[in-house]
Amino acid sequence: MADPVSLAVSTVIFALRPHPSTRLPVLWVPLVRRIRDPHQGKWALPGGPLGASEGLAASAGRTLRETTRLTPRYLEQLYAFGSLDRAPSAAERTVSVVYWALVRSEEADASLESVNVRWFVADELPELAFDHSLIVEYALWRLRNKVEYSRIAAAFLGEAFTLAELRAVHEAVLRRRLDPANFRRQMEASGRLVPTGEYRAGGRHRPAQLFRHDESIHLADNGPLTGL
Amino acid sequence: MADPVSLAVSTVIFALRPHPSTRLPVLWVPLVRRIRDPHQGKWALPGGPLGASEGLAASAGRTLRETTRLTPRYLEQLYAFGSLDRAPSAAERTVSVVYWALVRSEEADASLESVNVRWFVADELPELAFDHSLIVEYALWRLRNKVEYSRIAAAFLGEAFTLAELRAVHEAVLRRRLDPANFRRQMEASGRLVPTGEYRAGGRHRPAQLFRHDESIHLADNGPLTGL
DNA sequence: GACCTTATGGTCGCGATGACCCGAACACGG
DNA sequence: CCGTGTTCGGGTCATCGCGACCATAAGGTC
Repeated sequence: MADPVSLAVSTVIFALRPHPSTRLPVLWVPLVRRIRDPHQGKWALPGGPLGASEGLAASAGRTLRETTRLTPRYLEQLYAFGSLDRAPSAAERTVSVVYWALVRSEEADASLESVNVRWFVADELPELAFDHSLIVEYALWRLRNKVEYSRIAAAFLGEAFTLAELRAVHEAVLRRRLDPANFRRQMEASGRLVPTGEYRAGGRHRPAQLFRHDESIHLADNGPLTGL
Repeated sequence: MADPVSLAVSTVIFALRPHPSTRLPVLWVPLVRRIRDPHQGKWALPGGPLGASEGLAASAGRTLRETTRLTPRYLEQLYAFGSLDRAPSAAERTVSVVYWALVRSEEADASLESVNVRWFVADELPELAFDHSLIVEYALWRLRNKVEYSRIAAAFLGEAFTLAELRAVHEAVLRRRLDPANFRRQMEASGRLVPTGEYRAGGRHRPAQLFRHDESIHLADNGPLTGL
């Protein structure tokens, strides 16, 4: 007897880009337009059925690459959604294992859009297909929580960065201004930053020192699952 | 074409009972002996395939009832495990959505054991089937984290309880003595406790006031998913 | 009634945090 | 080439939460 429940993997992909009106950096999410029922025409999270010979995270990474041509800088499982009422009753019963990912802003600019793939401001989404609106809301909640006690913000930046750049990431994610002096002290106290000794000049102000992250520390501590 | 990946739901069930040697309360977990290959004879988490017309949480609650005859006081999704190598290659590819649950200690004593169902001290488990050892380790990590910032400890207690009883739950979960005065202040500051005005006498000491929990506050704040 | 045990309340020092201040060092404009 | 505006980077200070510790309250036991 065939398994009556099908299994899919979807991914909430976050990138930082300027808001179209305010020009301030905000979170963006790529969505895919559904080309068939149910919910034809609505926007949905990228994803698809789990391949027979790929792991869950591998499947998330694959659909991420297929829709954005990007490589995730951070990838974490979000939740498994399997209520009976998450799709119209006529549709097939599907359990979705959802991941969330962070990609680099500069790379996101270069990524392709099309009629059926488009980036949206994460906090200004249209109504999505299925329960995907709730899923994105939950992913945003997780990201905003996690940025405060881990170093995942590094995933949005390159190898070396100034404290102002790192602070801009935190401010964009948390939608709140942070005091530069206090932010510096917090980062230095965390022990996750390594000063490079180099400085970045160019602005009409004093040059800022460049830092990099201590690579021996994981982006996030997920306890016994950290290695996976 | 039949879905090549099968979907199962397992549950890590925690109860508090005295340790066989020390008599101090510790966490216990019920396990089921596997009666067929792979891993025949080894102990494993209770669970089974997801029914076609039940939600994920409902499936977890059902197997919990089937193995322990108990009703969960708290139930939360832990993680979805789907690596390719989690079962011997000869076996069927299975993705497991794992939940963790808390049940009341007194009820746990009354629950049935059998040759194939047995309770174990959570920190002294034998080697389990599949990746279930890792799963229990992760569930313990989640529980120990969550008990510090939520009121899930209440799930182990009855309607009314003294601060000493609540503290004993925290101490058993965290495996660490807590200062009675500081614990009291922390609980009172959290605003989750409601004094009943009644007192429990009987010990060879001053009677302790009984408290109950503010039912309007969820056992744990899981953000947008709290209601589910 | 002496004494033991736990309940409950208070103090104190420390570390983290947030609000705020200020000199340092660059770019730019005149 | 100097004034001005900017951010950098270092400092102060009040507050808060927490753990360590002390003290008194009020039962039980003998």
